[in-house]
Amino acid sequence: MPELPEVETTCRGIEPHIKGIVVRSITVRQPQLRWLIPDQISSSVPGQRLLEVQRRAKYILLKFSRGDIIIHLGMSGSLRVLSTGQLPAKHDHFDISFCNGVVLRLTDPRRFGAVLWQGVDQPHKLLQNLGPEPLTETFTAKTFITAAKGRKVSVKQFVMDNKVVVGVGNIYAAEALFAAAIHPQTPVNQVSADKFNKLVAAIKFILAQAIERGGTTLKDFVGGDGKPGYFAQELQVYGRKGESCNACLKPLKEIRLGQRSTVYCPNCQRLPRIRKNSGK
DNA sequence: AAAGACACCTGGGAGC
DNA sequence: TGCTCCCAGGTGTCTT
Repeated sequence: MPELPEVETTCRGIEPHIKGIVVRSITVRQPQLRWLIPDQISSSVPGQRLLEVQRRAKYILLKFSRGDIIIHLGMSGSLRVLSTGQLPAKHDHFDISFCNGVVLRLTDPRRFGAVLWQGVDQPHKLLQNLGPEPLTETFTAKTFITAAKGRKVSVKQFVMDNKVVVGVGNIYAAEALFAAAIHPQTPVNQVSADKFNKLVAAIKFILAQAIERGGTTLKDFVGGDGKPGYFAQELQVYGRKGESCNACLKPLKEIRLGQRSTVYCPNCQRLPRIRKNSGK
């Protein structure tokens, strides 16, 4: 389940093997991912040199002079760096073969991922209207305070909203809310500025830490199994329903918010008293 | 405009 | 052992 740290780790892992190399061919075995892989990729990318690998939100951008291949890993996707001649397995849907013998292979059992194309002067619709990157200075408590005005959604769904801030998925949303001692169900216009400060700090810290740890498994992207490293990190609440809280030892509780399981500590993460005059 | 529901897909685990 | 059922996850889109 690739969250932002894994996508970032993937970008860093693949770039040294393919940057500056010309694409020899494209292989599409299963065009039907979340959306159909556009024919334009097969027709126009071979012969082009990969300029660099970038990330925006959870989208991986392979930059070429005539446009970019956009790859999203969905919930089960992964990219691996292989050498020419390795036989594809059942869910290996898409390959980019480079002139140096490197093959970048997309595996995605559930096919929730995507491979798309954007021309140089036609930015893809999916990349418009995205909020700030969580690990940049443009993302601050003020980002949240401004976006929260007049909204009543739960703070958990709010932090997972791509228009507010990108890259915070279900796992890290739960973890960050625990770290900031905020009840996930708190209506977002009832969250104090102090809590928003703590939440922003928690999101930045947890994501940065996960990327750092993911970085230790970079070698896995070369001929390895491509398994993510970030799950090795200790999760405080996610997936721990019924287990005891690491802070207060009381049992963790699970609720559903926006059709997503949400685990939290009812003792450490309390709902605030209702404030009438919210958001100044 | 905001919020909720639903869709996409497969593998894995639980329950029978 | 083998079957069925349910769930996980990200995020675009449709409905209320």
